[in-house]
Amino acid sequence: MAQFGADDLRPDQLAALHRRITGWFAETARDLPWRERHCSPWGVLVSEIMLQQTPVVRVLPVWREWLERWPTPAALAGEPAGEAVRSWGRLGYPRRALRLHSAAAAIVRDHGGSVPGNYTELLALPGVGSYTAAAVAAFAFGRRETVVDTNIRRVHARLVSGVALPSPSLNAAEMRLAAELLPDDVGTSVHWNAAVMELGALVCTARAPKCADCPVRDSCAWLAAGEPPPSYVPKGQAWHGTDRQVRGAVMAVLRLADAPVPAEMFQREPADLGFAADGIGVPLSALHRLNSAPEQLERAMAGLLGDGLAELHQGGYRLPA
DNA sequence: GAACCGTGGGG
DNA sequence: TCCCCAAGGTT
Repeated sequence: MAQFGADDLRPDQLAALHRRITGWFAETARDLPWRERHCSPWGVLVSEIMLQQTPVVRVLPVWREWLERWPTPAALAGEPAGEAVRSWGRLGYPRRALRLHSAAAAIVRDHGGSVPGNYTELLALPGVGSYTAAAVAAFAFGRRETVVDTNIRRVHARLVSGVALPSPSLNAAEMRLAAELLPDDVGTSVHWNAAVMELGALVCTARAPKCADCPVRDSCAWLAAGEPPPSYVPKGQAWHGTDRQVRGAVMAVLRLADAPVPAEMFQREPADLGFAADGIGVPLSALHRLNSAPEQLERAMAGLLGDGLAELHQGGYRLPA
């Protein structure tokens, strides 16, 4: 389909976008701990992993606990993976905790305990994909990188391409556009990446964008086009009755337990659970959420074991030691 | 490329 | 209440 690209912007127009959006950022950016000067690259890396698909407000308290407890990659790598999973709390997608633990070990093993500063080495770390590698290189090391996340994609889609939403999945055209929009100056490029991301998070939001507060509303191709609706309907993820729901309930129990949870406890009828909740530190309310078809529970447990999120020990399930 | 992987707050 | 979706990555 024919969309506008950076080719339609004159150099002076592009410079004006850079100036307005970074200026807006300088005035209104949130004070986030991983943005502070003294924050270590490790702190930035931890924040980026936690922020994958998880809102800032929920990440903040967990990030603080993590950095206090594990101020360096070596500190985390020196503890069992299960401790990372447990302290992940309810951030969701607990495989991220596992991968972050593996990444810490790789940093100790391959990089002398210091987070690497270039894109390629970052990309090789477990749980670090193209977005996170670029973000850490830019925000922790001041590199000029083409950072593309869901916020940046949405801002580009509206501001430049004139459509309500970016394509369902990141494509080469979007990467090219982002690269063309990136300021040449290294320092400015870092601010630009952070600023566009912040604009997407606070103003150019997915639902009900606050266009009245937008510093570049008079340059927005989507507004100029009369706010055309999305050309497709994003399909949501199923939840009720899925394996993921069961996995989540199981993990909630394992995080709370201070001893291996007997396998039979996952198979009892809810009314029948009182027998063994004592001694493992798990409230009945958590166990009641496990009420699901035996076949599905078995599938979920097998998945968790296969992912390394749980292990069998003395006839019970526990977080990995 | 599509499917899968958690969680909870806001509209 | 229900649905959307949030600084993605891996298979």
